Amino acid sequence: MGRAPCCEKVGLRRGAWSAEEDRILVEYIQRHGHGNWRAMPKKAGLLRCGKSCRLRWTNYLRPDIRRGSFTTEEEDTIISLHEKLGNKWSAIAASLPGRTDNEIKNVWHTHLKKRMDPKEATQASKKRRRRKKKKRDAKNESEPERVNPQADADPGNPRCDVIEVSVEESYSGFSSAATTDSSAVSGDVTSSNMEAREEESYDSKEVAVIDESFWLDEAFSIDISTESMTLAPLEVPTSAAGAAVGEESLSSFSSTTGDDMDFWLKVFMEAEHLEDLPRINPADVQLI
DNA sequence: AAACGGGTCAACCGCAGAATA
DNA sequence: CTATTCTGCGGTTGACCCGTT
Repeated sequence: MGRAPCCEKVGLRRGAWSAEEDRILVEYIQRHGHGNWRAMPKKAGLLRCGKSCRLRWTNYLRPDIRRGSFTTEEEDTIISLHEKLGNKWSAIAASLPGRTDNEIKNVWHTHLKKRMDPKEATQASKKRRRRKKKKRDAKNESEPERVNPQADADPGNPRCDVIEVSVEESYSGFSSAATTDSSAVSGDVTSSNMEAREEESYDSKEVAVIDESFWLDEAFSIDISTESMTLAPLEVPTSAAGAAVGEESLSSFSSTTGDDMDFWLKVFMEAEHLEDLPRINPADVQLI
């Protein structure tokens, strides 16, 4: 029978997502839901395969994603669940609202595994390092003139910069908030996405950095158990021309249906209403 | 200052199973 | 029942950052 490829590779973009792509994806899902992932990118006008879109959404753009480092409690939960479930990352993630399986997997491999079995973790790390080095050496041999391909390729690589995103390009807080860590801006530069990177038009003068607390419960929370979302007061540093945003709760609602899709549709419908609320003036936001 | 090693995380790949025609 | 498509999952990789040598 043979399995159809997830997407025809020709003409589709791969690699890191641009802010514009994120915006398109979020906007589309907000309006229509994702529906059929495979068909969605075409409808949304994205040159991505559905799989890539789904991954980007579930691991990064979903509004209930909790960014920031894991708490000790979360780490303990992961450890104990891992003992019971093994590498069932999605099952573990189900017990940690706001955390994705990918994130948990990463944390396990980078922190927790070491804590559990330092010896094995070190060996695995060394093994991987050797592979990496081998590959790098092979590459250097083939193109010895390019000592620093990244720098040559894209001096404006956002990943090299500090967490910056144009407020104009941010989407209802999602995109800008999603850049709470430097890598989050999707700055990976691969040959396949170089061209697209050049098309991005970040306005480096008007940047807003959303504090990590944005994602913490007190600032923005979605309670999966009650299916309710709340945007609580969000403080932006006011030291220099700063502005406090959202003195009162911006929005709060709850859903009574148990259907996930309905819930998220409501989330997005509600998010649309936020468009009408006072927005952060880029000039008033200070780099932190 | 450059090279190197380790850490980190987003994204990709391929498979399995569910869903559908 | 079979073939095909879609989705979700877990493993792996690529590329950047940062501290150390």
